[in-house]
Amino acid sequence: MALDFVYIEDLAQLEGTTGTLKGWLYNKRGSKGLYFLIVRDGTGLVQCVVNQEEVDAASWDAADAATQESALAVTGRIVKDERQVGGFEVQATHVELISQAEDYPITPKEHGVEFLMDRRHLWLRSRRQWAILRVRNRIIMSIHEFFQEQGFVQMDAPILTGNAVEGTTTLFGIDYFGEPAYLTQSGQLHGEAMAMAMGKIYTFGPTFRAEKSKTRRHLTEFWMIEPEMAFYDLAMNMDLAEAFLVRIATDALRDCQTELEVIGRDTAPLEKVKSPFPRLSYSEAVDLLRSDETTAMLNAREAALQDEQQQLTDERDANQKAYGQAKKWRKRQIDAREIEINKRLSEVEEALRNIPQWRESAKNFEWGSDFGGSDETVLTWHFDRPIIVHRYPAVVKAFYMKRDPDDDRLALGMDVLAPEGYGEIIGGGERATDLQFLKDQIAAHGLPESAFEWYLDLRRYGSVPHAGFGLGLERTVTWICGIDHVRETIPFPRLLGRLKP
RNA sequence: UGCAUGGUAGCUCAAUGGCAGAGCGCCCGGCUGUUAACCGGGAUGUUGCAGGUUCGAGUCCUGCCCGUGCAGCCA
Repeated sequence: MALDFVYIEDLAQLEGTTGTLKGWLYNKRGSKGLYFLIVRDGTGLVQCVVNQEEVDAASWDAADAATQESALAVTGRIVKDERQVGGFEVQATHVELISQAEDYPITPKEHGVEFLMDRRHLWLRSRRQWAILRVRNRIIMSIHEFFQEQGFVQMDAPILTGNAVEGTTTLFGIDYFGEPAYLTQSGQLHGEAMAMAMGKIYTFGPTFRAEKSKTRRHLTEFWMIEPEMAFYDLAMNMDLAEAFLVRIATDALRDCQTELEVIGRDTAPLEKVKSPFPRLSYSEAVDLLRSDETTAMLNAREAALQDEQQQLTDERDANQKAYGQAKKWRKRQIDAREIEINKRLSEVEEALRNIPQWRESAKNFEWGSDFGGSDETVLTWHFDRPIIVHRYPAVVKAFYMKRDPDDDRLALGMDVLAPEGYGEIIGGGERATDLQFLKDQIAAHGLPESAFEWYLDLRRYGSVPHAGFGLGLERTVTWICGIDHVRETIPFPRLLGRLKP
């Protein structure tokens, strides 16, 4: 197919030729007789130079009239210029205004979260969002490639279900022709059925949780990848999860250099995502949490934060003192810096408020409870790569988990915790195979056995050892991108109190 | 749901209980290589809502609404 225009990502192959770009105006600078149009087309950014002496009057008028996010077609010579974004520049010979944008609300300056979230449909055009969502795309491709190359069959679990797997409080209920139904919370039970048909499968679909959680880690609608493998035990499951994450990180580092740079991701921590991952049993993790080593580490972090707080406060005071005599450009610089300082200071203050509680929570952690968010964060601070925690107390895990044959109090579950405080991105384990054990567990969890008859059939007809896990896509993208909130990792996030746009 | 924190110009944010301000954006003018360009000028306000204290409230008090984060729960 021959296109009558070229894409910015292909400019390197087109150096020295003349081509037409079609895109939107990202930013504009100018002086007398000269405009610099920064154009985006979805594949990248490029600067187009419009010189009044080298274009016709209509082209000059078009460049003059173009406002932010106006649609443009720019024809010109493609030249290399290391100084420019993307390394190339287009010297325009013709400019056409395809459509003029009204006042675009998102300027190249800073905006608040609520303002941007209300305009998410436009925010997607910003460079940082472009980069994050391209990393998401790369990760999705890595996931499919990883499983497909190993003979896994992708199978979708239903989104409408009648099964309440872990209690109905976190399920979105709907009316299914007069019958109660729910939006799925996990495809796992159906995944098990499909694994008994195909051997190795993975699901890739949306899941819904009606948790009233307003945190940087929670969405009410998110995408989950759930592999399920017949004849896999817990150790094989952990090996697979580890290889899987190494693949995702390696691919992103190799293929998303530009995107990670735009986001400002320090890639050094990602370079360390290599096998083997540290593996701790739950009991070992509890010992580590309670240890003097953990207390010392938290003390050191606290001291570092206090130093930073002092430095920032000093800098702000010095700036305020200098403000009176400062030149205009310097005042502007100080204003911008003050906003940065205040933002960081409130983060530091928050952390300083939290650390004493975290230290107490870790020191007094009791064997038998589940880890809180802070405990997970504290654990991961001890390591430079993802860690796997396995063999949890059965009481804190789901009914379908297999018990540890060596210790009946334990379930053969495992979680993978991402480094840098990103926390749980994978949860899974080996599934119970015994029919009577499952019936007892369903009863013990207060679940209606009738709803699980089909699931119990899997144990009646050729029950085999099997295992699997679930990966939260958005949490994984958040970690790989090194950003602080899941809401930027999905095109249209669904959060508590947010259903639009 | 509990705790913390915030709501001031279109946006991001300042303002000891004492004349509501800056930068950006917008409009006008200048500038032939800018990098969130720069320089000069201009317009822009129901300080979230409702009460209260006070000579005087953006600031203090009470209630409500909305945002953000943390906890619980989880991927």
